[in-house]
Amino acid sequence: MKKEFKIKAPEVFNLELTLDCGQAFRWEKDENGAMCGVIGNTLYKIKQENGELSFNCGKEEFDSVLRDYLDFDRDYKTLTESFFADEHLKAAVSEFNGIRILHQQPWETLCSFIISQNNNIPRIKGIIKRLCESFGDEIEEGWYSFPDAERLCGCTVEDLAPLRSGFRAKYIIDAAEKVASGEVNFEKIKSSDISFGREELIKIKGVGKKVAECTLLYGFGKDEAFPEDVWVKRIMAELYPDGMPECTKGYEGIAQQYLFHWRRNSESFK
DNA sequence: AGCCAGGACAAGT
DNA sequence: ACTTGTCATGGC
Repeated sequence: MKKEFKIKAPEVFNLELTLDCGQAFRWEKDENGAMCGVIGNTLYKIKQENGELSFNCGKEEFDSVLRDYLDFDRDYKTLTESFFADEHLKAAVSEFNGIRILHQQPWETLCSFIISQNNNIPRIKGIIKRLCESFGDEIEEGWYSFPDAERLCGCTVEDLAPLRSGFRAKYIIDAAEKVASGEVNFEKIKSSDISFGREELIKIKGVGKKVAECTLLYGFGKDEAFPEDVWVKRIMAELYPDGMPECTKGYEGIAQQYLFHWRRNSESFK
């Protein structure tokens, strides 16, 4: 008998949208409609149906891993309603209700967003998939862990050639070396103010402001981190020439996720 | 076929 | 301090 745990879904929660809105790159939907992905060394299958969430694990594992990963205990209803003070955010949130910010593992987040630079999402997913298949461990048939920094810091650019990551290969290696050696200290980034993380992460070659902000938001849970990619820059130029509205203060990163997805996908921009 | 992609870097003003 | 060309690769 396979393990299963069910729980009532929060009122504001869209699993599929959250796992496929450009913050994580490895989740796939299977033939039963369950979202499947690897966290650490475990394959998780999550399904949202009729206001309920089901997981292929026990309650203890849900509490120790997925509760935090899915940002389960944050009150998104109250938070997003506070965004309604701004008309554009109200439109974005209303159209794509239920997007949440994931709390992913820092190294995977950093590495993934290094790969993301000047790249498109389908191709980012392909490179990351090849990275895991080439250097991760096969934890179940066809499913691989994300290779840790220690595993990658011994690699050369030629070793990474099968990924077809282009000029980013050397950046991945520099990140692996600085993280594995502790020159970039994840524990200290985690426990420090966001300004420390901003300075620390850009010591890595290939990590600029945008990649650093993504890592701080999705990997270190810094809600105020504000990644400005080409889409968010468009939004800022078009709708917020004087900066983000006051109602997002302290949660700019979360507001950013709605704006990013809205600007890319809404029919109202086509 | 050509433009663009969840950018960063180096060289040039 | 700001602007511009360049970097691999391939999706659309």
